[in-house]
Amino acid sequence: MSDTEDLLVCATVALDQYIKANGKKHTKQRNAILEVFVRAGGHLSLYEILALVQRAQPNVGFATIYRTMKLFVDAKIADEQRFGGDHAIYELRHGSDHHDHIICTRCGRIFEFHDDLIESQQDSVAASFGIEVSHHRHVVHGTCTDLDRCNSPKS
Amino acid sequence: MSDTEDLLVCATVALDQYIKANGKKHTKQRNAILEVFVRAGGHLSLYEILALVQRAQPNVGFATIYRTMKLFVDAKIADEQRFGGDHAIYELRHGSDHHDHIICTRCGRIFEFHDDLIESQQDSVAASFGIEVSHHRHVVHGTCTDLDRCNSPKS
DNA sequence: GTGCATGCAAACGCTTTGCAGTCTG
DNA sequence: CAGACTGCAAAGCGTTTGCATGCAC
Repeated sequence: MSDTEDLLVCATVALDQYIKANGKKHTKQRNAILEVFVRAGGHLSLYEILALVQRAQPNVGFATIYRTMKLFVDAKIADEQRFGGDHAIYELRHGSDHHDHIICTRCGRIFEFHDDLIESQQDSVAASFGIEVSHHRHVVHGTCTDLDRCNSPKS
Repeated sequence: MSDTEDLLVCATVALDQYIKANGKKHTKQRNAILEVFVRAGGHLSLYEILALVQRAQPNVGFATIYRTMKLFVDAKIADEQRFGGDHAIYELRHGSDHHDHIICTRCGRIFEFHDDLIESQQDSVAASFGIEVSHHRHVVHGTCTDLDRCNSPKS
C-alpha cells in the first residue's frame, strides 16, 4: 500500500497526461480538488469535496467540483459509486483492480475487498441463469466489532 | 414456486392484516395497484405501475402509487430496490428469504439468487476487516447467453 | 487572442409533501 | 361522520446544463 504522497504524485501525473492528451488545461481549482481528494483517500461526496476545497479556495463553486470529478472519472483517477441511492460518492482509483465494499453503518468507514472465491462462485451462479457476467456490485453493510475504532474520528 | 394466483391471495391477505392492524382502509386504488403489481411479478418502477394501473383506473395519480408502494413495503408485501441510482424498483417480497440479483443489461430481465457459499465467504471477509455483517447487496450485471430469450419480450 | 474553465443561476428528473375534497368503515 | 385516502400541484433535493466572464496556453 503506497502512502498518501505517492498516491498524490501518481494522480498528478495521471491528470497531467489526461490534460495533455485531450487539449484540456491545468487550473488551480483542479489542482486543489485533486489534492484534497487524494489526501482524504477518496470516499467523498461532491458536497464534502466542496467544503474541503473551499477552505483553500472559498470562491469555488459546486459546478466546478461536479465537472472536475467527472473529469477525474474520465481520466481514471476516480470512480463514481452510489451506495445509498441518495448521493454519489467518489473514490480513488488504484490501478485497474476491481474491488467491492464493506461499510460500517455506525461510523461510516468504508473498506475495500476483493475475493476470488466469491467472484468465481458468482460467475457460476449467473451461468446457471444463462447470464454471462460483465460486472457486479457487492456492498456489505455491518458494524465494527471494535467499538473504540468505531467511535473514533475517521481520519 | 407458487403460481400467480396463489401469490395474489397471499398478498391480499397480508394487506388485509396490515390494514386491520394499523387502522388503515381498503380502497379500490390499493386493490388495483396490488393486483397489477403481483400479476406483473414485481420488478416495476413507480411509473410502470402507474401506467398499468391507469388501464383500469385512468384517474389514479402518481402520488397514490407512491404512497401505496411505501405502504406495501411497510406491510412487507414489497421491497424497494435501487439498481441504477436513477429510479426505484419495487419487487414482490416472498416470505423472509433474502436474495440478490442478476440483471441482463440488454433485455433488462432480473433474476434472483441466493448462495450460501457466497454469503459465508462474505461474512468471513468482513470479519477480517473487523466488521460484523448485518445485510448486503450483491448485484451482478451481464448478458443473456441465449439470444432468443434476450430478444423476446419480457412477459 | 483562442477557447477551455469557472461561477452563478436556472433547468431537470425523481421523490416527497401540503391541502382541499372524497370515500371507507 | 370522523378520519383515512386521493389527486393535484407545488416543493425538495441532488444532479446537470446554459451563459457570460475569466484565465491558461
